[in-house]
Amino acid sequence: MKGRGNRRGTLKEVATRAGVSVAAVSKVLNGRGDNVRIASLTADRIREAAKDLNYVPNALARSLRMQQNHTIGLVFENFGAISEGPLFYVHMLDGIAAQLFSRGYRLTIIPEIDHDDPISTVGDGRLDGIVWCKMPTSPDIVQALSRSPVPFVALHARPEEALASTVFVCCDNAGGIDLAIEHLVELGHTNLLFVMEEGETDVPDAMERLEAFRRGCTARELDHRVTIWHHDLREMSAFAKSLPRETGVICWNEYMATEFVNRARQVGLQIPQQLSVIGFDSTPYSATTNPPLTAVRQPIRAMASQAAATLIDLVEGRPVSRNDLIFPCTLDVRASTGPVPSTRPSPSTQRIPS
Amino acid sequence: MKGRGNRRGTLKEVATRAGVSVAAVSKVLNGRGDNVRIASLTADRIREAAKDLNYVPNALARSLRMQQNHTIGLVFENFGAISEGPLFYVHMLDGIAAQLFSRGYRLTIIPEIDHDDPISTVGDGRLDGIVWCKMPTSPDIVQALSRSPVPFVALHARPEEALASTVFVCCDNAGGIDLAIEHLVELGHTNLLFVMEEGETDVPDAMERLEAFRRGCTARELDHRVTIWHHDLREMSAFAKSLPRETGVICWNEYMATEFVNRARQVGLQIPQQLSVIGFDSTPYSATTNPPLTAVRQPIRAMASQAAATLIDLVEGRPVSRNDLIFPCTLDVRASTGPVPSTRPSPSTQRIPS
DNA sequence: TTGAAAGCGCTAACAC
DNA sequence: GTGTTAGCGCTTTCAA
Repeated sequence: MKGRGNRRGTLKEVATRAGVSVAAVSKVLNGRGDNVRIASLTADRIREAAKDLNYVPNALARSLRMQQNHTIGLVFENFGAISEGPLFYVHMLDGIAAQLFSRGYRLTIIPEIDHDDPISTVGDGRLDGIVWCKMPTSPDIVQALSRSPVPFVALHARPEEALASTVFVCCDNAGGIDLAIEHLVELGHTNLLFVMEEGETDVPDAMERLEAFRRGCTARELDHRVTIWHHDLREMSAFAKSLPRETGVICWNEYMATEFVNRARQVGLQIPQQLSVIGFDSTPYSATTNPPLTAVRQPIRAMASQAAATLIDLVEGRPVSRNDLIFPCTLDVRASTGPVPSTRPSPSTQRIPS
Repeated sequence: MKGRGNRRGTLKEVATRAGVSVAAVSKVLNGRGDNVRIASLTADRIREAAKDLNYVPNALARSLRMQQNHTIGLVFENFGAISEGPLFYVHMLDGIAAQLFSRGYRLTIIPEIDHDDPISTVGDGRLDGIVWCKMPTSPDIVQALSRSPVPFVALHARPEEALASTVFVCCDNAGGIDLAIEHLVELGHTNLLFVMEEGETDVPDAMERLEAFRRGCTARELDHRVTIWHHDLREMSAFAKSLPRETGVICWNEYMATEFVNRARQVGLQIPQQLSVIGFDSTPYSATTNPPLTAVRQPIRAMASQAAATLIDLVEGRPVSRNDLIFPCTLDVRASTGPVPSTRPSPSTQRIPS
């Protein structure tokens, strides 16, 4: 409907109708306080003309001139499929949106970004700053971002290499994993398994959790193992049949944990009687499994909100004191964890069937 | 970080470096096929200069010139609190986003729109079209929209008054309610209650459902009643104590229905033994109640997708054949509905008429 | 095949 | 107090 005929009025038209110059109109209609030195009579005339003409200032022109658009981009490659994933992302979205809106910024969703040249996607003037969740941390990207004209905030763990121009907001992954291990230890478990998804091995949060698991188990002299499964958990039945020595399982995220619990029960594993399971990211979604999932909770909403707030600081030229912000986790104990089984299943009841 | 020092290169700079005019650069770098009549040697030189300068075309300038921005606005006043509501909205978001992105449009979220003057919020040139969910249908708004420079698509039932300039996408509310009534009737229920939230009485979908309920019950000669409760369902305990004659309940939406089921059980009502409950909008969320909720399902994702597709048609100047699109509903029978109780509670336990 | 120039609608420095 | 004017970075006739 390009030629809908309902063109909006422009500054110049208003000026003509009010019999003044465009500068006067600009000052009255859009000017910042101190610049406005216009006779109130003229001002009234201008406002009236504007109303008559249904004048709406063109934000594009203004942004082009002012070099800022009051809108923040969210690089969010899961979009289009959030409803299929964990509620985690919905909470994140909410936290970012709420902060942005209350500060007068708009939010635009960037479904994909060119990883080889991120700037070309977001450096076109429409965005004042970017929140990037699950930003990969390859040296190339780190490099590219350092010469970005717009500031970035990443919503995940900070990688090794220093990178002063980007701010990282994340939870204390290591602390969260420690909470989980400690809980299991208190229940008597001494042999733990960490399960991760394939394809997540370059996600910084995932790796942090994995490392923390290893460290935490080693420090407590626990038997432990790390395993990487397919997204569909096709390894589950073999796992169940193998009657693993591990009695406690920590899954790298909520979604995987809920799936794990459901699948485990399908193949006859009793939870928590035979196996205790803990997830990471505790949202209401976690509690819908049967039994409800014990999970590490990260304060995602606060984190998202902080990420947005920090980005606005950067955009508006206020210096930020730290370029990584780490939030502590807590543990929501529900029913997927319990005391370690006192007796191991007798060998006779083991697999055989099939 | 306005003066970050990482300014991007401009067309003119590229032109200078390549020793050609800006027109040539524009043609090579951003021109549409047929205009490009440039010697390939020059073209190469230009491309090289662009790369050297890290040139990224300024989308603001281009949009200002082209009068379109390839971005669609979503008026979504629930934003910032989606995670607290039903999954319905998340699915909607997904459907819209997926469609938009696949067609090369961006999505920006509009947290609130001035109901007295919607155009001023969205008519500033940044948005090529608007999806408005839960758009009120007061004559004023209808009127305002008719002279909008950007096309609108509303994601809900079409109101009475014709309004050629706006397209409405919704589900067949009446058909859905009929499905629910029919299901209840088959189970033997003859006395039905429709529960709605206060504050939703001007939501077109809600009203359509209410009317359909009345019509459907009347046509089948069923006893029926409509009631409006507070959002927190504080009326529940009085309702339970009153030992209502109704044995079947239809709630106007999913969220309310899930809450209804939970509260009902808290105050001692057995579901479905004493009361059958049906919700509207069946998402995975519906199934998490205990017992799982029987609910009308609307094909929300398809609807959202269609809304976006239609809007793009409008934006790109293709005529649309119909200005209301209605999708049929289905019924997901789960466990919150069952046969009508064979024995009514004895009169002695009732609290006498009044 | 290439370039000059006129704007898209707005802001702000500077003149009067 | 108010007007003139030079851009912001881009596209697109039109002329060369």
